[in-house]
Amino acid sequence: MSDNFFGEPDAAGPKRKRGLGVVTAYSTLKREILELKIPPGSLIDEVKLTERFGMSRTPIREALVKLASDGLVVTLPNRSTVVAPIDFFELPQFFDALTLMYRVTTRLAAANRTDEEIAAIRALQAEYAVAVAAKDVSAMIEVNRDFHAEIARAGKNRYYCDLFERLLDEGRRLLRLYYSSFNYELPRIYLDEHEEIVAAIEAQDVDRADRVAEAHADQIVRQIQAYVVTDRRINTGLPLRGNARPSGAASKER
Amino acid sequence: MSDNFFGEPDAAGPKRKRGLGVVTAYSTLKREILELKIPPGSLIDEVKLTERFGMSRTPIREALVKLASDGLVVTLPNRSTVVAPIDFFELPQFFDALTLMYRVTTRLAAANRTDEEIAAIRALQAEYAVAVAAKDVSAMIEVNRDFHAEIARAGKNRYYCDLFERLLDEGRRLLRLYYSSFNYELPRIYLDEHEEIVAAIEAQDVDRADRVAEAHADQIVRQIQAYVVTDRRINTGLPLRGNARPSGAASKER
DNA sequence: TGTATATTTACTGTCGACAAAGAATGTTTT
DNA sequence: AAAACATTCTTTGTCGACAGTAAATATACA
Repeated sequence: MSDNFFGEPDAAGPKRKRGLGVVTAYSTLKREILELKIPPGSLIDEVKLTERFGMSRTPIREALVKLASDGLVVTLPNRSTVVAPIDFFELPQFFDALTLMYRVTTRLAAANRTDEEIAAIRALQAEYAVAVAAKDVSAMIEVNRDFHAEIARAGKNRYYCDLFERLLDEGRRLLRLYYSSFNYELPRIYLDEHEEIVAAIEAQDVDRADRVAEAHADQIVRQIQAYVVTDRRINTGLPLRGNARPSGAASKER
Repeated sequence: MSDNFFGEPDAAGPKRKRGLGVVTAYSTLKREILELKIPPGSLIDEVKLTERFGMSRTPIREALVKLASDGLVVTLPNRSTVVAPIDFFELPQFFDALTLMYRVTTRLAAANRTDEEIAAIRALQAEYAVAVAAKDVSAMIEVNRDFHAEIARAGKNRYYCDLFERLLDEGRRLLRLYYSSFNYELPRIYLDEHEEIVAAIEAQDVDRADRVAEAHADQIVRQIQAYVVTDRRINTGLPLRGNARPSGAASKER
């Protein structure tokens, strides 16, 4: 909703409902980190957030602790906390886990779905189609995440849901990194693959769900890999600019 | 180390090193929750912890936020926080995820292990053998967890490690629940299975690692299931005592 | 001028206190 | 006596302030 990061205070309300402080700071910061409004590697200044949200440092800190548990920020002891950098050397691990979770959650959804859940999944698939038609990349990224998260929820395994949502969120950051170089051909492929996934889940065909989910995961992994390679060629010339590592964004203070 | 829960203060030191407050409270409470020294469903009193650890409420609260992120405590808004109850209805989900993580981490370990990691794993296996010989159930539970966590670490996938450790910890609580009805025949079976797992990892045989890991997981799942069924027959007579649900322990204040 | 040391600065970790929300208790009314 | 209401009490969420730590800056020394 709010576009400001270093801008004017969010919570103009004179008094917030007791207990909403942490939730507000947490959800707002989480959204902004995942949407790259706060770039990876940024220093997080507690006092600035204090002024921005109009609350004390205590709820801000508790929100940061939660974000640290989610892996979205990293806390240096007695030093500032920074937004978790995107580590390209961890990408293979990420792809492996993402693919496995795609498969497992889709399998479970095929096994355990109810009719209501199929309806909810279909609704999100329709939303995704709208985003593709409108070429709204941002909406595509968000709805795609919600689509798969809904499938996972239909699988009804809390442990898989938690890990999968974490992976999907990390994927959101990656996709947004390559926002500009987005290929408008792929979303249509995804649309078809989504359709197959929904069909397999509706038919309660576990093996088929597994296959199409894996194919879909491969597709997405290849897309991101292509982006990374492309980006490396264009921007990340190590010897040309003296950067040691293409891991996190540099600080920008001073 | 410390056996007290409502006992004397832990941190008798006049001044703690700056920054250790949260870590102390977090790790201590986590250990006590996992060892069932603080039973599931217990109310957590912040002020009592304040007195016990000799620190302010702020670090205590931050520790509780972390524990909540780990799923070890549940926070009721504007109400007290309680130690996460053990939900028997979620057991099938737990077993499913646990089995998958056993397989995946062992596979990855077989693929990515170094010689040093094999040595570390073997050392823990030896420790386990000692615990079995001594019939030290508590040590068996702890070392078994460390053994598999070390294997996962050799697999070098952060996402799997995090989820697996969470599952292993939850398993610790379950096993301790049935501490008394422990069957001394099983640990020897586990010992042999561990041996096979280590051999497969050392031989870098991924498929074999997968098979033995799955067999081991099945064994453990069956053990816990047997315990649960047994326990239900003995203790959990719903209509006999008027309890609504066998989920969490009742409060004991007042 | 370059290096080592002292000082300042900025920010974090912690503390004690206050106020709101809910639970427990007491009171009034029918 | 039971129910509705008011009051007290306990506990949480939040606040402002202080002290310690590490970086940044200034100073001394070779």
